Amino acid sequence: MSRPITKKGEVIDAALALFMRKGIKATTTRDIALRAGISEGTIYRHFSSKESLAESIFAENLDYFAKFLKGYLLHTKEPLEMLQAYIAGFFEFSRIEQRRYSFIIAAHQTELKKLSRGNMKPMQTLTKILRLGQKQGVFRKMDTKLAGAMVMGVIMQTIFYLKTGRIPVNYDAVTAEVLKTCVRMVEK
Amino acid sequence: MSRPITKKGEVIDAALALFMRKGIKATTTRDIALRAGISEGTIYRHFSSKESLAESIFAENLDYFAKFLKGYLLHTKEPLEMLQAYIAGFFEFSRIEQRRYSFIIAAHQTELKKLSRGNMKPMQTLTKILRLGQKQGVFRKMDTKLAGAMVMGVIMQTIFYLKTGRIPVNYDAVTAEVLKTCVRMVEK
Amino acid sequence: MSRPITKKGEVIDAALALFMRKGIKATTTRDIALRAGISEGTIYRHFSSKESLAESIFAENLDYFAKFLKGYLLHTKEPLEMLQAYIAGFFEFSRIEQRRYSFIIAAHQTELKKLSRGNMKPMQTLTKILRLGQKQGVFRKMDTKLAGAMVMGVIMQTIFYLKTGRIPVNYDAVTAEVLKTCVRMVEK
Amino acid sequence: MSRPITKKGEVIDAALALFMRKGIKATTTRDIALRAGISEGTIYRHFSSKESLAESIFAENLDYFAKFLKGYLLHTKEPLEMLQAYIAGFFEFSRIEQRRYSFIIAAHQTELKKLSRGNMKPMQTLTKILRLGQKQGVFRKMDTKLAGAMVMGVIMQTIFYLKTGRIPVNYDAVTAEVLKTCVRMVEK
DNA sequence: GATGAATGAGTTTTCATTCAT
DNA sequence: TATGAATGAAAACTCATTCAT
Repeated sequence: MSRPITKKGEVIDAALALFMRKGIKATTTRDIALRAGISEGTIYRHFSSKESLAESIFAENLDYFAKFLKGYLLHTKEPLEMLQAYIAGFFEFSRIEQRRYSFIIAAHQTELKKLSRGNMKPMQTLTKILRLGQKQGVFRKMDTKLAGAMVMGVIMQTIFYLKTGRIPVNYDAVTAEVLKTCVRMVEK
Repeated sequence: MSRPITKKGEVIDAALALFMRKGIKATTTRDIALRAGISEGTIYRHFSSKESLAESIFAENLDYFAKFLKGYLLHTKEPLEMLQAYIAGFFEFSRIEQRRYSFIIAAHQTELKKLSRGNMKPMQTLTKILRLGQKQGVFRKMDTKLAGAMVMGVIMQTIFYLKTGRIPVNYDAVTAEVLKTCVRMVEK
Repeated sequence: MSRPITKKGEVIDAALALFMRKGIKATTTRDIALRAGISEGTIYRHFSSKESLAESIFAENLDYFAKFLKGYLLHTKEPLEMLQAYIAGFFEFSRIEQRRYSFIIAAHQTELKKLSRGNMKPMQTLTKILRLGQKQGVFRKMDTKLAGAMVMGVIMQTIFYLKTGRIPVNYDAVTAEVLKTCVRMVEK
Repeated sequence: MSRPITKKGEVIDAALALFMRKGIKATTTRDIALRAGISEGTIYRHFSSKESLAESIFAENLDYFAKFLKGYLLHTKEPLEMLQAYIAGFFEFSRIEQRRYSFIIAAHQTELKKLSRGNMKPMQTLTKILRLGQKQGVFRKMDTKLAGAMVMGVIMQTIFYLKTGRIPVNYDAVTAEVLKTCVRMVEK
């Protein structure tokens, strides 16, 4: 059962690193080929275009991220507990999968707008948690989508400031503070 | 007091509209010239490069935004009042100056990273408000930069979801909810 | 009898300096205007095109050079004496009118080929001297045009090497040596 | 021993022909592509810029020229003999490699000044011959660089006048005369 | 005469994509 | 599958020249 040894993996790795650092538009196929140690033509053997490569990487990573989050929520029951696990998972992912995270965010917010029109899966997860909390009377009444947007904003902006060095890099302390704050936002 | 009649304004207007809609990279000088009703060469009479045009527009709009916010804070004294005015101003700006707002955010987050390394002025204003509130004992003790990041995240993400139609567009109701939530985040 | 105060002189001065340093092609009208402290349009008030400006400057300077050389030959009678005066004049001109000289040579050899198709006046003068010397039996028999080319080559190449620092800059010593050598070339 | 089939040769050939005829500045990449029967983009697959193409061609041709001259000096021993071979070689090269020669001279004197700051190899060869002749007491005492410049001037200016039709094109007769004259210049 | 903003044709350069090997 | 030279359409940018003021 020999796996076909292709260069697809190299293409993806190189593209991810470059897309994340410079953006999709600013990354050339030449850049990708150079970094992957392959020829430009090879990219087209595995992807029909640069854009489809980007979309593929985006989808794959978003999926990976969603699964990662699910893992964090696996043994939680209470909405509050779930929210805390969600936030912790988000921070953890951003920390140990920096490249993946950066790419997802950048692609989501600017470059692949069309793609990400449909709601991001992680956002849906968050909304579900909030809805559950409301039903159980743990969280206060409010538009769950709006609440989700706000919580997501707190998380993402904090990570952004962490990553760009605007606040001191101490993931544990920051996570704790964000947790506390988010609970304040939604609790009764 | 005759102003020199120049096409600089047309260039800036066209570029802003296009940068905001498609991003800086995806906007070509040809696009700009076409929309402005001028020739491509004219762009270079006023700006040394497309990038410098983008930087100039970014700086100008950030400045404009900062002044807009200052206007909102003019007659406020109490930190809580200031925070509310700040948030209201932010939402108001995003509503009545949609193009400017979108461009500032996009440029800030992805395209002009180098430029915006130094802290964004509006962020500094927010931090000041939070610090003041802490000193007066109105806000709880926390890292002001982190608190600023979180509040900013709530605001910006909410606007993002408003603009992309992910939550129903009702500025007043949304602003009110965001206000309430932010107060919860920082109050004692 | 008031002279009309125009900017023509500034244009010519600036153009000469730039043409000589960077060549005609590589000098832009913008360069000229900037250096002359005038506007680009002004150039076209005095010259119909950049090329005509160059031609005009070339003709004027060649003329100036020819007159300069004539002055050196004024009180000479003997061919040998004339040849020496010619060479001395050539070196002197290249020394005290560096810009003019450089421009004439550069334009002559490469950029204004069409213009300088007709024989350069200074070359004609040299040929005349050589012919006279032959007639009087002082110089050996040889094609005067060829002899002229060779003498001219010695002079110009030496000056080129002086100007580019390839041989130590000592005009008097070098001139003396060139004089001696040229006499050797043509004498019986 | 299969050579990679590339259009690099075509690019170089076309560029050389055009650079020589119109100068580097006046030759466009479009011209080159058209003449080479390739697309403009192809130029940039082999050279990073038009200027680097020119530099590369210049270096290559100068090298070729130097080797050509060396071939002429191969079986010479006496300085006088060497000088004669050198001059003969110079003329021969200018005759059978017209394009190469013209390009080398033009590039050297005006367009690639920066490049050719370091002494031209053929000039060094000439200086060596002169130095040797002085050591052996065959040539008179004089600054060898100056002497070299003068001899070079005779050669190059004569060729220039031949090429521009200012003196009748008869290479053999002209070469003979130049030889005789140069010997007169340097002998005791 | 002088200005300098505007032009537009032209220049160099880039880059996603194709294709023969 | 992989290559990498070649492509060509389009990009950013240049510049001599014009023209309304």
